[in-house]
Amino acid sequence: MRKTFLFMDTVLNKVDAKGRVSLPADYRAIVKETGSEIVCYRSLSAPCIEGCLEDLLDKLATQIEDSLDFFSAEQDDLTNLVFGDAKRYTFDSTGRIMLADKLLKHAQITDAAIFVGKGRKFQIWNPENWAKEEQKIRAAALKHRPSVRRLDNEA
Amino acid sequence: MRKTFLFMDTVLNKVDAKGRVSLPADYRAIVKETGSEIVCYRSLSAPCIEGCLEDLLDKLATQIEDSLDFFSAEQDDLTNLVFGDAKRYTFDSTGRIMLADKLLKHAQITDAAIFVGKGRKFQIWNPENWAKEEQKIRAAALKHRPSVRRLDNEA
DNA sequence: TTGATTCCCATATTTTCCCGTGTTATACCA
DNA sequence: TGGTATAACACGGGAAAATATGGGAATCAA
Repeated sequence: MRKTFLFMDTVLNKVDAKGRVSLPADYRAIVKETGSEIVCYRSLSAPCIEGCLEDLLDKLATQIEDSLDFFSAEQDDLTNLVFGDAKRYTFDSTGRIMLADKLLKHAQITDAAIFVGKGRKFQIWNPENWAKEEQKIRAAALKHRPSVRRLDNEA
Repeated sequence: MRKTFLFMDTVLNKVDAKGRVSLPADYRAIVKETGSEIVCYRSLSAPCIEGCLEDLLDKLATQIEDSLDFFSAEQDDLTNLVFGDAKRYTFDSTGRIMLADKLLKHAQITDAAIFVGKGRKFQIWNPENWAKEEQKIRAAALKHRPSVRRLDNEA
């Protein structure tokens, strides 16, 4: 069992008539080795699907419980938003998942989907939308060189 | 055997003439795998039914014991409200539960109910009411991004 | 008995499983 | 180094299983 696992790379896969998509083999390996499951939900900030391991959401659930009052409105809204949208996705014997229509619609995905690694998370985009987004991000990175220290402090 | 048990997703089910509702299959799986039971009660803060595993209420009981004075009025009220209202709901062989009228009335549920995952808990709403509530929460989340983003990054 | 609750069966739909095939990637050998 | 054998992968399609949901019979209580 390896100690570190990161969702990486960018993989383009087809979405078949039944709505099935192959989860990239590397991602499947992570699921198997961690014994966790993939969870997907609509990104709050972009027209894409976001995914991570269930472990991560479990950690989030614990954090919310610990940091907010059991009956607080804040906790209510936050958990509704996060967990109401998320769903476990187990892949079949050939490595495919079936994404909910709600998610596909949000990401404008029809017949193809592109998986983009983000470390502990990953995103699933409509390929054309991702192409534009990547350009934008790279251009911005050239102007404002990203600060690792800043990100490090926040996390 | 998985390690994490989170109520997730949003699923719409019918309430039949006898008052029966299918508990989402994912929720049933959690009950089976944990060996605990589903407990439901009227939400203290919203017109909906709230549910969780009996284990969680046990944890809540411990928290109340630890955090409030044994004879405090506050504790009295809280325990009355929660435990006086809560009830165990076991599902039949086809996976359905029969919610008490008291709960259905509180949530204005008649012929359809929507289950909303909240991590350790879940809620059951009248579908139209939930649609409005979700819009409200999402709109608020987009305005006040920081708190969500902060938790999101921490996890 | 009347009303309510539980249990069981039937069915349409959705989801999952499984097999076959072509393609790509990896390993191996001369 | 070039070429071939082997394995892994993506993906189409049909079969099998699971799920939601309606209805009836059996059980129980007031």
